[in-house]
Amino acid sequence: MAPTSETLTAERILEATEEVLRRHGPAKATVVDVARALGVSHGSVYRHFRTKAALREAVTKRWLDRTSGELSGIAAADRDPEARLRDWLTALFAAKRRKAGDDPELFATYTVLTGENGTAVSEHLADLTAQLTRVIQAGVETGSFTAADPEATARAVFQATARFHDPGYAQEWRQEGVEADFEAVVDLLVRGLRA
Amino acid sequence: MAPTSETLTAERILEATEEVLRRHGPAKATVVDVARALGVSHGSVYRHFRTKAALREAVTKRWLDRTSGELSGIAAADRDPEARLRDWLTALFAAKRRKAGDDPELFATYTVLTGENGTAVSEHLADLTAQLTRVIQAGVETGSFTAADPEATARAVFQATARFHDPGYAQEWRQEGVEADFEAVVDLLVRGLRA
DNA sequence: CAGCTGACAGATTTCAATATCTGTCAGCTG
DNA sequence: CAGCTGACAGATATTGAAATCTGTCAGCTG
Repeated sequence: MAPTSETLTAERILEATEEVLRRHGPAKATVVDVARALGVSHGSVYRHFRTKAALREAVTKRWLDRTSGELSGIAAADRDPEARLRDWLTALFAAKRRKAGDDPELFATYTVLTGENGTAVSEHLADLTAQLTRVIQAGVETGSFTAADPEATARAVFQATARFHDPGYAQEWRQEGVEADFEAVVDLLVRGLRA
Repeated sequence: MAPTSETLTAERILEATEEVLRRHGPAKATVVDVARALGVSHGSVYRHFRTKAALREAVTKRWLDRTSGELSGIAAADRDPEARLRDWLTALFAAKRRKAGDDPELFATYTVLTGENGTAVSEHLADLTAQLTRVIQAGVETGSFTAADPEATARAVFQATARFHDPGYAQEWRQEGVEADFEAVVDLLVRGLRA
């Protein structure tokens, strides 16, 4: 569109790519489209990103980091660990659900990447379980939770709530009654954590 | 192959279909293939099953019922509810994992059907949660479990263990450490159920 | 000379023609 | 006449040729 004659930076490419992905979706978006949107040749894009996969992953990483950021605030808050855990899980579910609804094409990109076992996704998951570990660790310290191995327990909590954050279940998030199901699972897990 | 000249029954068709599915997989298996295997015209198959989807669903139902059967024995056993619950969940995971490994093509058929929201699959899931409800109900009666609404709790337990029985996760069942992850989730859930 | 271009080879996708499949049904057969 | 056949219409899948895309790189440009 507007081939701003500023220097071509990785950042500008990422922005253009996000826009192209939003418009065309992961299946149709091409590197040529991105170059066209920036008013440069596609060779220039390859100067900043070695492959198309790397570009896609960088865009997704940025996008995922926004979610991690929101959540880390909740995880770090100075509050009752149990309430913090509930809020964190609720916020995670809400964030994923919102992204699936508001940005379907970017969400689809993320889903594709999940299936491909991309590094960005593994790191995102590792980051989230690390946040969860900190909350559980805090609970153990205040004596409200019992957990022999907080990291393993965090992984268990994360996996047990997969239905409410794994993109593969996105369709089911629109169904009647998911909220109640979510509450029931969280209640059960919180009870299991209590000292 | 051997066009046995016995009368054509639904049962014989189901057996032939299962064999064809095993050989060709859900994407390539056709009604014509099934008819050929039986030495009849495909019109005859439509005399017993209204559509191809109905045939596929009937085969899957039979296949799923075998799993339900195995599990119902465990659910109904006259034992400590907690041990029963653990055994049941372990058996469910083991059964799904075995099927995914031994019968990849039939398992793929089941996965396709899951995505299509087939009746047979919903019924299978309803059956399994009903079994789970009975175990939890028994635990509540003996006083070892606490659950205000056993059915809702059963659904929560089932959903929390989705990673270990949902066909969408089948690939991950081969990874190192799944067993430990499974144990951690079950431990947490059982603790949450205790009175 | 740092950064960009555009032509290129090989891989992948698209598209339209062709083949096969699903589901129906009039009529054949035992 | 109960049960099966096989021809058929419309839907879906396959195929192979043409178009497009990815990734590279020699050389142009400011």
